[in-house]
Amino acid sequence: MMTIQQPDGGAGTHPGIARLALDVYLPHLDRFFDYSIPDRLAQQVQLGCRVRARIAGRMANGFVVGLPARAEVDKLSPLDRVISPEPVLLAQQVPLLRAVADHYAGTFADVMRLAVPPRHAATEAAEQNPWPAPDARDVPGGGLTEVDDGRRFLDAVGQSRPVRAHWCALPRWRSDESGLDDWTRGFVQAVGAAVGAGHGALVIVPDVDRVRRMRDVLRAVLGPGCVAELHSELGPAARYRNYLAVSRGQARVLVGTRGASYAPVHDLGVICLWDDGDDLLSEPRAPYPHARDVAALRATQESCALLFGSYARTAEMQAWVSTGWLVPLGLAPARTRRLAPPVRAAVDSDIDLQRDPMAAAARVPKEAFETIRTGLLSGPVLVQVPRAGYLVALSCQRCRTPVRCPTCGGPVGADRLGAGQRRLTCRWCGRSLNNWSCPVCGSRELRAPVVGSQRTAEELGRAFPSFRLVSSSAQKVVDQVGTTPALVVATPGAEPRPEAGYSAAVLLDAGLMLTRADLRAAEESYRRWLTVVSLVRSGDHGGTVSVVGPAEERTVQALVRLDPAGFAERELSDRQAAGFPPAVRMVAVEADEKTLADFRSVVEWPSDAQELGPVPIADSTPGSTEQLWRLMVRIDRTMGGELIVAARRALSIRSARKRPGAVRVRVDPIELF
DNA sequence: AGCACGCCGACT
DNA sequence: GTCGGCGTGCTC
Repeated sequence: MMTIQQPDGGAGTHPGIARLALDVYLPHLDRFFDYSIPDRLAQQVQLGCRVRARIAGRMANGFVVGLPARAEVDKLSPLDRVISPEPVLLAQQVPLLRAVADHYAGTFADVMRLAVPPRHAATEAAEQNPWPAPDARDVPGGGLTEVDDGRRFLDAVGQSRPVRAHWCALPRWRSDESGLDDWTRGFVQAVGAAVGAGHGALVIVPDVDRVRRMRDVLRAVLGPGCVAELHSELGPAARYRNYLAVSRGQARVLVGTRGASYAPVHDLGVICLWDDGDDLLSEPRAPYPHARDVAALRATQESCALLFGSYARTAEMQAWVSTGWLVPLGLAPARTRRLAPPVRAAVDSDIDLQRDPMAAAARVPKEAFETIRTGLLSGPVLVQVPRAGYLVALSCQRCRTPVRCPTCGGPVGADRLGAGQRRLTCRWCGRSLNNWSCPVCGSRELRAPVVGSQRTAEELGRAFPSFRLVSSSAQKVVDQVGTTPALVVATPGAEPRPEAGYSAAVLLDAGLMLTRADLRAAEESYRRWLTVVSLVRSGDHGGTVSVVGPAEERTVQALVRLDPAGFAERELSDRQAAGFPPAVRMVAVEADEKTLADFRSVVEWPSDAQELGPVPIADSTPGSTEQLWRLMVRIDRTMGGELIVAARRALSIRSARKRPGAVRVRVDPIELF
């Protein structure tokens, strides 16, 4: 190796160099910058510490990501100050933040802001509480030990092997005194295996409620006080305190919401992520990363085990399973059916024909009515009704097939032209559809969207006047119900947790849920339904579930069969055929009309990319007056990287040229409509 | 030739 | 937002 003579500074000391990641959100300045370290700061500068420096004509905060021997350029500006010597952006996080930024066509600074919580000086100065080391003594049974290959997976985690799996958890209420969900058992088993091998562990869940539940289970098993939590409801001090416990290597087990995916748990043995289909795991701030992808990137980079778990399986998980990147864990449907509550389909078109006047008055098929009546004899009964007021997709009147654009396969909406006239246009490419006819059954009639489940709930309450009626929805969520019989009506996601499981559940208006205006409507409905099933006692403890809707529909069928893997396979192959994510990589570009035109004049998409639109869209950000337009671009998944690089390059060029107007780029947007 | 000014691009 | 490099064009 060649030795390069460094110019000697005369006194024999060289000014140190600090390589910084700065809070600069301009895409064309998305890289590290070197600064000289003035003598007065030399003692404080640490790798990973928070600093301030002048860049691009203003001061910016940032972190030290390197202390190189030589700078990339000759003339260096000096660091302005060291905000704190505490290392908070650790070396292991740097490639992760870079990879996430690159995957989402975003900047390092954008992701850095999501990863490191704001500093809380008093907390940093305070004496650190002792964090006992975790001790996996009494790991509960059930969970992963009950499914095929589950034990092998746990053994591999215990041997520090970077195994990866998707686990379909058993959807039923576990009727033992512990009250633990099956999935929390499986997760604590995986964490226990990693901890037993001397590693740290990270558990990501969609919301704070589940953070607390998972935290309590982990503490009960691994010892009190050894588990840290990270989520937005903590407040600045607790949030920073817990982050420091992790970054200082004190807390070895962390459970948190999506932001915790980046937390610098030392020597990770396993990452567990629950319910990737929950849209709370998708970050609403730029560059809109999904915790599922962050976890996947991180597990690869840090060579740790990865466990995804959910009741239903998303098409994204299925795509990874189908390539062998993830091992599928679970039970064959026949075995699941023996352990879970039985699910039966009741057809809602029979309502008007039925004899039972009470059932008819409540607008519920007789079988579902009987499910409720019988269930109320032994405990609370859950009735899930679709949320009122969501957009309904246009579908065929006869066979309910959703209307899709014949050119690009995108979703179709109806624009009112006045005088009762309406025009069908594609929401992606903007083309008008003339003389639509259903490609499946040939019908020319469109289904008129109907809503009105809330009324059904009220009528149900009147049909069972002697029972307590509990109503839970997004406006007023009821957390828990007891063991006494009660009729519990809830919208998806607002189901109260039963103390000892529901004795029965009824899923109303399945057809309505399936026609929601989103290409993921079937997958999302299936996920919501299995969540309800998971709250119901198993068949041998008297639990039953009725789904009211089109019994022949394949999502309803997959529910009756309790076959999430089979459903996911079908869903993925449908998306492959239709050209939807995850079979393709999709990029949505949103801006006002002029800005979007400017972006398009700059961007050079790969030749295989297909541009759809632009089309005007309803503005989701309140307060803005400008009409937003959206361009969709898609490409085969294998060329997804080139698509993202092209978008990213265009953003850089626009920011370097100081072009006015904001452009929002989303890679694989979570809502597809 | 030498300097002032202004534009444009880079920003350590 | 600010700085500096470079080209233009004016002046000595």
